[in-house]
Amino acid sequence: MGEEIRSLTEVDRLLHEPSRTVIIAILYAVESADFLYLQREAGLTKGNLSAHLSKLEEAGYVEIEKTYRGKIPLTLCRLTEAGRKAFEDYRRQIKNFIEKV
Amino acid sequence: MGEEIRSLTEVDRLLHEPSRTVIIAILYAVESADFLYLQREAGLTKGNLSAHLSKLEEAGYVEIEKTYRGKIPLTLCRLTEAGRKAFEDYRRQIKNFIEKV
DNA sequence: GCAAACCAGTTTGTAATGCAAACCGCAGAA
DNA sequence: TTCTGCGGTTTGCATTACAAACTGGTTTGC
Repeated sequence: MGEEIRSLTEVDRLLHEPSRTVIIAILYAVESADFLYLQREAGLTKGNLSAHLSKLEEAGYVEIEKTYRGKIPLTLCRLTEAGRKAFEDYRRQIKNFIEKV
Repeated sequence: MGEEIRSLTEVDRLLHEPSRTVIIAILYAVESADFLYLQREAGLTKGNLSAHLSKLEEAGYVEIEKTYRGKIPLTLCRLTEAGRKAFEDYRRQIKNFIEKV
């Protein structure tokens, strides 16, 4: 029993932050989203979304492509393979914990 | 879909910290545990366990009874009704998220 | 033409956090 | 006495998450 419970302390802290879990979960579903879509869908302020995306990019979990829609800046985000795998791992760990307790 | 995902940002941050989740999960199972048992079982240092317990106590999630076993100090911890309910709520939210994504 | 408002984000300021290391009081041994 | 645990608590610090202020550029109103 103990082992199973303690294992929770090893979850990926980057993904264990609810705002980021939500961002990643959205990206996991759609495969590509622009900044504003992500903001609406995740219910975050621009500032916080920006900060969280930077961290996720730094970790290699998301790719950010800065482009334009006409003359307006457009920021496109997608999960990398590493991000995809990290999320699946995270999900499995959490699920395992929930079930075993 | 969106609602279900966003809801994760409303989880109880106190319980969403892995160390504390583990502490509470243990207390949920045993109904009463002393400091050192908890420390071993949760795999925490004394310092961190002490700090986390203080927070949980402050939140009204655990009761801490300081007594003695002979002449040695003994700190007994148990979940309050509020703590029990909070953990059940937390668990339900997490489970719901995991399932819906 | 040019200021004001707006858009899509980024940077900054700050209070709160989690962790490790240092510390504390007490009991028993030497 | 002094020393060595034992059972915790407090302190120091680097990291954080969030909100508010800011930026670079575009469109609108006059």
